[in-house]
Amino acid sequence: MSNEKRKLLVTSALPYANGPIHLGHLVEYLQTEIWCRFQRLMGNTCVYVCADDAHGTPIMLRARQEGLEPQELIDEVWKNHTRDFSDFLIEFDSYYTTHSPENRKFAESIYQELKKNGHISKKTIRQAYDEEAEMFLPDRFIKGTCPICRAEDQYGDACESCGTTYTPSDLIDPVSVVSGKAPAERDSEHHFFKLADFEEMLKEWTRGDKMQPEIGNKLQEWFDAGLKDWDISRDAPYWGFEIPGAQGKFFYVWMDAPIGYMASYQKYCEKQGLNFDEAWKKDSEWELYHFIGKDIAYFHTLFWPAMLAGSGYRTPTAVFAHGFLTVGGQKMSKSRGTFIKARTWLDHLNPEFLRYYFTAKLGPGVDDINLNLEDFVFRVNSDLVGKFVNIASRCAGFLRKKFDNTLSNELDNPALYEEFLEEGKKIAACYENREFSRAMRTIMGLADKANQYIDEEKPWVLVKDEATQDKAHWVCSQGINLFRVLITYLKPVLPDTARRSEEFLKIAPLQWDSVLTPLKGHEINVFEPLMNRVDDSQVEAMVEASRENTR
RNA sequence: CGCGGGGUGGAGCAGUCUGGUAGCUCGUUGGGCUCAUAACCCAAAGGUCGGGGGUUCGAAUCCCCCCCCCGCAACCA
Repeated sequence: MSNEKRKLLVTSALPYANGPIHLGHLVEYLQTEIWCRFQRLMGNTCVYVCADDAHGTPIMLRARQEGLEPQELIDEVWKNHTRDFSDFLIEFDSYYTTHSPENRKFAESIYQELKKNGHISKKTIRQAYDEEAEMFLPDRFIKGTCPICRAEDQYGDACESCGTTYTPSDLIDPVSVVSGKAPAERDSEHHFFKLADFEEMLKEWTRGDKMQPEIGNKLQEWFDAGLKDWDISRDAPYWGFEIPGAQGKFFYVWMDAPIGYMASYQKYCEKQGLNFDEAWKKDSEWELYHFIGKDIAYFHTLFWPAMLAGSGYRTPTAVFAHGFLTVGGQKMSKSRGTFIKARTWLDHLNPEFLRYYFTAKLGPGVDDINLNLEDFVFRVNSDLVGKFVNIASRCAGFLRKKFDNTLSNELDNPALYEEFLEEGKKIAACYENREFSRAMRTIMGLADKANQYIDEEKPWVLVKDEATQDKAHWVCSQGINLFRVLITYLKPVLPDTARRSEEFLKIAPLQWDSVLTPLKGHEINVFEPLMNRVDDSQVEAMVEASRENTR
């Protein structure tokens, strides 16, 4: 890694503004923001932006159903989302909404730029129409019986039972989800983005280090099938931005959603007095990273870079996809109490414990990660309390009782300290490459070493004999210094514990390089427990609450 | 049906690219310590690496077939 300080703009995918944040969402926000915290700890400039994805048919219908204006619904959801994130110690530099004046401006200008450059076409298509609700119906808003396997209650685009794909008109007894009536069909003129104009650029782009190879492999399918025009318009009634010069036509939610990254950053720039173009112009020196779920890879790796390229902006440096969350090895389920909302977790359990648990399981790939609640309890208690905090806990008592809470002027074992620093280089590389689980394993290996060291030196014996008092002082001071190194390595994951550890140690906020110099002859505060163990009953209460509040 | 990813002791994972007697943590069992939040240290038991076939002196690792799980399939987002 070079000493040159980097400038990074990082995003997480926009959560949809029709429901609360749940544990599945948090995999992504935690992965992203821990990566950002690491970058800042290294001294890099790292701006983390996100927003609510506030447009589309489901939000329009949901608002209608609840007797609200869409604006009222998305305002309410925005408040809940930001509170949940904040309580999970997820700090955005900007958390905005796609229903903003900035986003309208960018969506319109990008559209017009694409149009000017000949990348927009118009075509009339035939589409399902609900005559009672007076609206066109997306495939997902039509249900019926699968024509192949006869499974009932299937969506209009594919059968979940047999996996067949078809169009809504193939369904047996199709009905509109909105009105319950059989849908009719109508013609409508739509605006399309000519994705194929960017085939060469995208083929080039999807190779190399822009994304994980497994995502690149998947994208090959799109090229093999031939890139088609992408329908970016929707007919009124639609909750979104009206297309300039096309009355009754609105931008499809997936057109303006990624543009929301730009709008959110624009908002940040206004607040901070920064120059937006510096990060977004073609050939910008800023690095731009998108963290996303594996389900939306093609939006971010095909449509989005093509839109950017076609309208004169820079393209992303890389797109990082992660897997999904399972609970107990299965998809989250409301009836099993495993559909866990962020708020429900916060009502019962420490957010840092989830931060640690996810981090301990996240790798650089797209594999799903599994939350096993039994494993969770053992894991956080053993790693965080038993191994890590224990190091400070077992040394602090001697320092307080015998040595005026002041660290010795010498380390007992400089070689061991040096070894911790050496491992830090590997840990930093793991964070950088999103090999979080490997980083945590390495850190806990060091915690084991620290405990073994204290066990071998036996300060509780040394302290009893006048002749070995100094040695006891050095050993305990060494222990506290090793603890200080470890909390530095854990700081991206456990920001609150890090803050309290800094108070305990009476030191300024730690940076990654702070630990190059050990603390010597330094007074510390009286040790207070930094974390409390989780109890099974808390987890049970949380699961029970999840069952109840989803009924 | 197609495409991509995955299946490793009871649990959670590493190892697979670059074949060479299966490794880590938790849990369990036995011992030790008593400074520490019943924390910590030492040791042991426990796996035919989803199934079958093949290549090889040798396969978790390479090839083929099958089963199961997750995702995608351009109008849910």
